[in-house]
Amino acid sequence: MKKNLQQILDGFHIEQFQNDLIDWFTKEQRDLPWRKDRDPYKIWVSEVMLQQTRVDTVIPYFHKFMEKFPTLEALAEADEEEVLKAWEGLGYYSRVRNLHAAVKEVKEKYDGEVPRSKEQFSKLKGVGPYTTGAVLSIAYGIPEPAVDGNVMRVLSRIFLIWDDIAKVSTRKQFEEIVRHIISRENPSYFNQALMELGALICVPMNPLCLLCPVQAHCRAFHEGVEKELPVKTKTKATKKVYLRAVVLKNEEGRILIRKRPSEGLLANLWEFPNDELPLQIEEAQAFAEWISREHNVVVQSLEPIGEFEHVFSHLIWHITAYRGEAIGQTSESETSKWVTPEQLETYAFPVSHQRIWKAYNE
DNA sequence: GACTCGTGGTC
DNA sequence: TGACCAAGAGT
Repeated sequence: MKKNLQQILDGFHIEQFQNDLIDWFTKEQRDLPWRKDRDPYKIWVSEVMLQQTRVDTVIPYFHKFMEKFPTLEALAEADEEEVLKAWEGLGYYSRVRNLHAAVKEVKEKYDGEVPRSKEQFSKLKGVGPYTTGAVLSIAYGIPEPAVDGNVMRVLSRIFLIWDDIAKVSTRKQFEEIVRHIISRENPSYFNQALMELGALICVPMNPLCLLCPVQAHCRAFHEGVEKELPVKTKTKATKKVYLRAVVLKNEEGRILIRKRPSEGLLANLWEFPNDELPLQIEEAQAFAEWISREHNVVVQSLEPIGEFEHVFSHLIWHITAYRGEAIGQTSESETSKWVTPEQLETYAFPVSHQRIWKAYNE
């Protein structure tokens, strides 16, 4: 049941809250690589990398990315294959394809300058409500809400909001609240402080309320229910998919790789040839025939490497991997190539197939 | 509104 | 150890 804004903000000391929060952030903020300056491009890249991804995971990727693509122009002009390779292992690969497309658009349409206009910036690919608010407030000091999971957790506790944070309508309610309590003097620090508080103090399981700079403002703490917030519906169970894959080597020592479709799971990444097992039968003979048919080769030998299990957000792959040797026709195309082991390292693979490659070489 | 889209860490 | 989580966006 939604409370109205009046009800939520009644008796809340906005100015004091802003001061307590920003003072804390000024003293306690972490030293992170994207906080060195206010380059909108760097802020933008960091925000995209941080979507659904931990800070510790992002840091090394951010350094590598900035080394390879130091400016917006550098990224805009970069080869797509190279950009995807720089994202390898980070997950949610559509993020980087959208970012690449967006940066190209900024280069062409806006002379390489990240737009300050909310309307223009939020139209770019991969730029949603959160990223819009985050980049505009942090890079340009524009008072726009940046409501992520941290902010919803923090504010649901402070204002005792029991709505399901998995719903879009709830996020919009939080944006409305932030519009009313955001600091006009320092929107950048205000937004970052809310997120930093969620990351360091107002954490999901056991919040450190005794160390909280805004404890006096927190209704959940006052009522002792901080651990029961926020409310979030559970995700459904994951489905299991059985695959068989082959690392196939030809007479020249080249390996057969194949490009995944441009949409869907792991789009545009490369992988070893594989198919789904209709039944749970693992017959090497049947697989050899499939490989021959599918890739127009003669399979000389085929032996198992091992079993690999990989968990995604909504499904599980169970891969039975083989090593094989082939002779005969070597058909190549845009989406199917024979590469040397050295060349193979320059293509972006899903983590599951990286593991297969590692096992193959042991 | 519900579902898709990765990965590694945590309790 | 399995469920849940972590700075969301697109369809």
